[in-house]
Amino acid sequence: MSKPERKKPQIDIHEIESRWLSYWEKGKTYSFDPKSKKKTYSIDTPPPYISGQMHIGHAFSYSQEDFIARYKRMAGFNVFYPFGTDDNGLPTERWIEKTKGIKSKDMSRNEFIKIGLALLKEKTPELIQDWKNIGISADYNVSYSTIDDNTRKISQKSFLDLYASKLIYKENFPTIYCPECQTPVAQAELEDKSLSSQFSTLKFKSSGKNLPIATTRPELLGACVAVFVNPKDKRYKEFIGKKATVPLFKHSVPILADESAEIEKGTGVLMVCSYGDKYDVDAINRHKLTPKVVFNLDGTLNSKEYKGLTIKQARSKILEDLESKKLIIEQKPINHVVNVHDKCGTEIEFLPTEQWFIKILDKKTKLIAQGKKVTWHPQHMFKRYENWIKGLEWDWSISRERHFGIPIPVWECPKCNLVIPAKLSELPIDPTETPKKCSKCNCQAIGDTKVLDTWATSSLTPQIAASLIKSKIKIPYSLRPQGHDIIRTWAFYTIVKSLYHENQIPWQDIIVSGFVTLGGKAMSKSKGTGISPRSVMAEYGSDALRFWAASSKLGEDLDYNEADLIAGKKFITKILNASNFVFMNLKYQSKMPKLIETDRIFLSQLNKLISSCTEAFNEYNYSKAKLETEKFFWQVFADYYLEIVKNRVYQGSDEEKASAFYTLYHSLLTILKLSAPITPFITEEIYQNHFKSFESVDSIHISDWPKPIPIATHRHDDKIWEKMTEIIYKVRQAKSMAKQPMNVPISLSLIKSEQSLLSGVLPDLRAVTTAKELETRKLSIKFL
RNA sequence: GGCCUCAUAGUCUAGUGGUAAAACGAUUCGUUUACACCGAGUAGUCCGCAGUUCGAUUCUGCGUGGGGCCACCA
Repeated sequence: MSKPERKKPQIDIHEIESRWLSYWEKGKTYSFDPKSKKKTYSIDTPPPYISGQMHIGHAFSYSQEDFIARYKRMAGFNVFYPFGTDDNGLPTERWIEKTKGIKSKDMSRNEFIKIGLALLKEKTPELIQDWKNIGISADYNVSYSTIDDNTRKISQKSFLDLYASKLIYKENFPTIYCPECQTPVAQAELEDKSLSSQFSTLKFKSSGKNLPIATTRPELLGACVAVFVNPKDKRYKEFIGKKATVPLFKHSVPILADESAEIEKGTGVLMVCSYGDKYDVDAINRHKLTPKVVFNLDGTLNSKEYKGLTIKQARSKILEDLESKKLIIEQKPINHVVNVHDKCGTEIEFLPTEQWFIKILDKKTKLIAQGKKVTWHPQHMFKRYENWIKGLEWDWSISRERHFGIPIPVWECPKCNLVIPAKLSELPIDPTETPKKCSKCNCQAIGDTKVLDTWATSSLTPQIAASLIKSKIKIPYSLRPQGHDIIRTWAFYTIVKSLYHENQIPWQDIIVSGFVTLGGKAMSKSKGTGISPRSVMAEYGSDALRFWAASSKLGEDLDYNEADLIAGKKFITKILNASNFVFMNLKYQSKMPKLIETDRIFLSQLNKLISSCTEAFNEYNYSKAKLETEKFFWQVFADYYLEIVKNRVYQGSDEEKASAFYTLYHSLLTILKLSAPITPFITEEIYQNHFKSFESVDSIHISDWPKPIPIATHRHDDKIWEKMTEIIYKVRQAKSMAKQPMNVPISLSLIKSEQSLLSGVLPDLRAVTTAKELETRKLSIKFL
């Protein structure tokens, strides 16, 4: 006879999730309470670009910061967790253009920003829904866009303040320049790229002799202003002080001795051009040479018959011409690494333009010291910050020759060159739209056409978010969560700005999360290795996704494996079933009854878990907390305690039942609370269904973080628990080896000392092992 | 070339100066009044070499191999 099939409806996780999402939204569960007397815990949330969909890496890192936010909220803090969006960059500009079918350059900046803001207002709710759906418990009412009026005002004010305190200056100087985007860029926006190229040795002439010079950049020949040799290099001693003739271009340049010329490199002779690289910039300054710039700002050449050609075209044309005039001595293909602009991958140039800079080079030591005052998690991430500062060679170039962005709020008089900063009351302002007279000579001043580097604004997120609410959010914030890829930008620039504006560090702690990888390599949309969190959530649910995100420790990369999502899904099912069991027979009682020994000892184990999880969360070690809770729930609570207590729940005396009920209620509630930061949906579901009527707090997520349950403890508690579970384990093993069912009656033998150690828990032990007989001998199991 | 980081079961990850761990996967049983989205078992592992130590997977050094950052652009 087969048993009747028990058909249970599948758990509808999506229904559960959407139900609690709207409950939290309606109840404003996560809103910051300005009137609260609790201590504030403030988070400088990373504002995502919303021009694209959420990436699995976002889901990973935002989940991790949310674990902390949720823990702190339960631990009694008034959590300030704003949510901004970063809409002030190229990706957003392109997104607005594409969605609206317009071109930024066809209209005024203000007009474009206005259209953009309207579009953002319409689309943002839909786009940040992904963040809500994975359960990010930010206060979405405290929100900003990095292009909105308030932000523009704060960003422009920052510029004006720093200008007033002489930390910002304008200079015409060869700066890192992207010919594709036609704008200067900062050192932090450079990336390495390996390129194959021709390494050509060219015939320079001096006093009738050949002077061979190797180069990968023949297009710069026209810009050659000097030739360097090392004074110690015997081969070229005779040339020092003479002139060299540049092949093809035929102008003559001085041959100078310079220690920086490396004897071993190339031919030992090098040409100095304006400007091939940072070295050239230095060299030309050092020897006070007059630069000859051959590139236009649009990346074309301006000299001779090469006029109008792009750099690449000029390179091959010049090589052809050199070849036909037999001016190439040797040529070989090489691979070398060049700096490219991170946004477009174009090789950068050094071109002299007039730009705005924020002073940072003279503050390196101070900035390192500021970084040291922040507590970094993991600690070694500070090294990256420090190394970056040590390697800095340029002040922060903050002006961009782009159309969309926050305008630089100054005018300049074309006659007397007086710089007129905007007044604070005028902000936000576009100086190209508001005429201004020069205060000195009364002629029409010209509004600056440049915009600010987006980092110049996003480095102000603490100030921006704080401005959104009336009550004071102090700087330093408690926490900055972010990725390690933007330590040199976002973290660094934010530290710069708080130093200059507040003379403070921006936050006490910084947590740096790792990446999601695929086969050890970073995922990338362009390589088609991106995983959409939407599809993962559709299959496994948000809690499972978060459970997975909690499985590696802070700062570590996690290799994506779909199979790993199963663990979270199973956890959800299991805890739901366990809760059903607990409440199937439970009668609630508020007072602690006289506890049966097993229950008291089990609770002592639970107390240890509470302490260690609390400690782990305080150290941002959410993965340890999650692992221990999961382990306890599965291996202590479900596998052992529930099995033990079952017998009493079904067949116990009133006293035995009362003790079991109390213990079940509080241990399950504790496990739920410890899990709540990681899996907020299922824990809320169970809390609301079973606990709320007794607990009175509206949501588990604003309930108190568990404290150890006040019970008596005895010296041998741990030992008894260990021994008891060990015996149960051995009995199960014996039954399994003997291919016996678990409910087969046995005779259990224990030595006297074990029996006396276990005397308090013996009834439960006998029941769970189905030991009908107990003998006093060495541990053995006999089947009856 | 410099700096940082990692190396643990077939896979992905915890962890520890003294017996190495969870999950997935594999495999053997079982269906006991929460759970077949189940339960109970079994097998399987610390990159190599040297040092410190009574004892090293753990600490130190070197090597090898991944990952990252920076520099190198003649």
